[in-house]
Amino acid sequence: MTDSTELHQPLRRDAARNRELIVAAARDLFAESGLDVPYDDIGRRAGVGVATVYRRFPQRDDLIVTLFDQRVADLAKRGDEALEMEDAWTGLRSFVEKVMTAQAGDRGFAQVLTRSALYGRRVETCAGQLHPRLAALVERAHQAGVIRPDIGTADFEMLMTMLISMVHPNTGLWRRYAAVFFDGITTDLVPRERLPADQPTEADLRQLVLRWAH
Amino acid sequence: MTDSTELHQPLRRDAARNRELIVAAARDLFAESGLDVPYDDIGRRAGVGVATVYRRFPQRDDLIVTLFDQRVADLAKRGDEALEMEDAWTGLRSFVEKVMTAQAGDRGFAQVLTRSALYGRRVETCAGQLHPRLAALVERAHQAGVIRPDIGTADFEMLMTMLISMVHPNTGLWRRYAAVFFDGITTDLVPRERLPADQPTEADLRQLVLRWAH
DNA sequence: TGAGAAGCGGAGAAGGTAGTCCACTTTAGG
DNA sequence: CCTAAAGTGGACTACCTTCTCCGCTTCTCA
Repeated sequence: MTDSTELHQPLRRDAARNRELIVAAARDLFAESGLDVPYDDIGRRAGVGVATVYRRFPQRDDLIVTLFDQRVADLAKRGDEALEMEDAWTGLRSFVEKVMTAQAGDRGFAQVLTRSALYGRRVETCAGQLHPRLAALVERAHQAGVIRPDIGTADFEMLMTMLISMVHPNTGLWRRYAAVFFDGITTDLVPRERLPADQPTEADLRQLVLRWAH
Repeated sequence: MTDSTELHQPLRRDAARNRELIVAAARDLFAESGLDVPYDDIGRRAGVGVATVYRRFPQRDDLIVTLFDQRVADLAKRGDEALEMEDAWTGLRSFVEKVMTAQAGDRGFAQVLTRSALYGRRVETCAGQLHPRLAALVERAHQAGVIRPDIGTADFEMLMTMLISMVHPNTGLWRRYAAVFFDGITTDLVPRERLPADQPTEADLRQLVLRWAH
């Protein structure tokens, strides 16, 4: 449906099956290790040769867009839902929460949203679907007077990018800093939050560094 | 003086000269490209063979500690000076400013401070010199009641680590988000800051992504 | 059922980095 | 000045990743 390949040439049945195996393998590997996993690894996990992976997805974009376009679209829908909420602040907060949670569970997805420029125009376009939703939510928050006027949409993107580096499957640490930064951008109309999660320990810090190391 | 090599074996004069060439080359390359530059590149820039670089600095730590120990010590001194300031808030703020500025101008230095765990115990020890100063500054800020009680030293380390990803030689963007964070961690005793620097543009965002890409 | 097209995968070339080896050069010091 | 020790650097091995080539297999459809 989102896949133009099928329109051009109906794949032979075995080839179609292999394609699905590749997509599934890439989904797992991207989630675990990010978008830069070697094609060899993808082929091995899928049980096909490298050449087959290259034949089906000559550019890494092809694979990335195939895998993540739907997920970004889902998030965009969450953005639309957030716009339906009565409270502008809650809506914005909820959208950020959704976007961050999605990234927290999938390293590849986090890279799609924060470093799309590295993977070509098509990936940028894909990730860009979220932009208008965020812009609308920020605009509405401004009109409600709940965020300081000098903070814009791009600032939110930056702040979320920063938060990503605090994401780790075992801790909710990123929520703690999300709370700090939300406290930093509100007006006095919004009461301060209590900080979620405990202060990080030495071990937390180490884990994070190792996780984000190449 | 900080260099134990000279105590063990006085290097032959030509070897000592080469050693300095290597250190100088590594200083430049680390600053430009981070701590992971190939040894081949260091040798080439220094005008010596790779083998010479390996002979003098068999472990990358050796090179890193040689280069950065003094710089960390200097920063630690800035921390002591910050503790001398009358105002607890100004002192803490000034120290963070100093640490961030040092990292902004040198990618390698930023890695030493934020990812020391990747480069071995000796680098960790080196970077750890800053910890007690930060702890003292934070403690004093708590006593003065200028930062919220649930924020600790480790939080500052995390916040600075996040800010690093916003550092770019051409923009003062990181100061903008430093201001947001500081607004998020103060008590009401401290008045809000006006945000420095403009909102980031699309181009700023791209530049940052490309800068931090491997 | 048997071409012919479509698909397959291992091998291998190309390009990059870590780290070592050893024949050669330079220095120190008697 | 001459020699022994110290130092040198390029070539080399090992390893990893990307991407292609081509002989072989599998499917499709008449």
